[in-house]
Amino acid sequence: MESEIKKRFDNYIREKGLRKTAQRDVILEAAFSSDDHFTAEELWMKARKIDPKTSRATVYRTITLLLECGMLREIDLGRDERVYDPNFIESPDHNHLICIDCGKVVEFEDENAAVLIDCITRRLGFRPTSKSMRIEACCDKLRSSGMCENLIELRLGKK
Amino acid sequence: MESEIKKRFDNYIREKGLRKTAQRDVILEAAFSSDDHFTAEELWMKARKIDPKTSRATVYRTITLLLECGMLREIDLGRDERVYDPNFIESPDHNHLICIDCGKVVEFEDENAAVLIDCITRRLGFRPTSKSMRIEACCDKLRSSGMCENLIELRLGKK
DNA sequence: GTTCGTGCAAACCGTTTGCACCGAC
DNA sequence: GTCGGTGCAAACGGTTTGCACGAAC
Repeated sequence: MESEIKKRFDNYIREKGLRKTAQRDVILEAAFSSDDHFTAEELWMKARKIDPKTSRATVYRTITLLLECGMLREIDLGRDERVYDPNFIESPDHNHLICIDCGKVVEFEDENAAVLIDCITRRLGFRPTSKSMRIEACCDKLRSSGMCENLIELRLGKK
Repeated sequence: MESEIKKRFDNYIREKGLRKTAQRDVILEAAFSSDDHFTAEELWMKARKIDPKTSRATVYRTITLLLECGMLREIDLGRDERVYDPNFIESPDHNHLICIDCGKVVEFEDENAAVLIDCITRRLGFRPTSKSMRIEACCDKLRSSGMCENLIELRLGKK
């Protein structure tokens, strides 16, 4: 994890008059050590690999903090539980394509999409600040062959 | 509610070998009597206005049925509870803009968006069948004047 | 008469919270 | 020493489910 992320978090902590704690550092490390999306439960597991005593409640409270300071964003996928995306620091304008068949999520950036979102948003009378687009699609391989590598991953219990 | 909707549901019921019941008719009526989005709880309230004995469990089970046959679609808004959109029968290709400030949801269709979604989806290796786009934006009025009519509605307890 | 649907209440599960203890400052 | 943070377990709220009764066929 880049130290710039730690600095940004420390700055936020300081600005808000909060306290720097070992637990928050552990959860920050767990959240940004890879670019994978994660749920609260998954973040808890990652954090406990670093410090087994990390509590679930502190994970939830730290997620709230990270959302507030804009370092983490919630994204809407299948939605039985909330999913968080740690990649908005590196790619502030990225979008998501979600396969409604196999659940695969692909991140992408697209200049045309950015322009179009801007136009549509203005036309409807809104301000296009936090532009973010989500496309639902169908998995080609799954439809044609009845299986795709991602579904295989899910079946094998990647998690 | 158009009788075409009732026919479509009856057909589905018959095809699957299910039974036509008074409760299912009531919930269908409640769901499609207006074009408003609704939660399960809200649909339950609407249904009880028609038949006060309607049970919550039957509402949930009928929503599942309506999702299966494609008459209802789940849409992702703020997401503390699931929201359903009854308008995909009339406008199969519509998209949603959600204001992250005031929560307002605007439905729109856009030919350019349809083409772009198609291109992006193909480029990423997916099949663009059930195309659907969601844009998050910021409310212009709320940002500039500190208030917007939709926030006023929410405060006054539209619900 | 058989089988599926309904209604109730309990179970579920992700998330939030009250409270006593602990640690940053 | 003070005040905010942590950890536990209980509470919460939307959704699902087990089971006995009732209705569709």
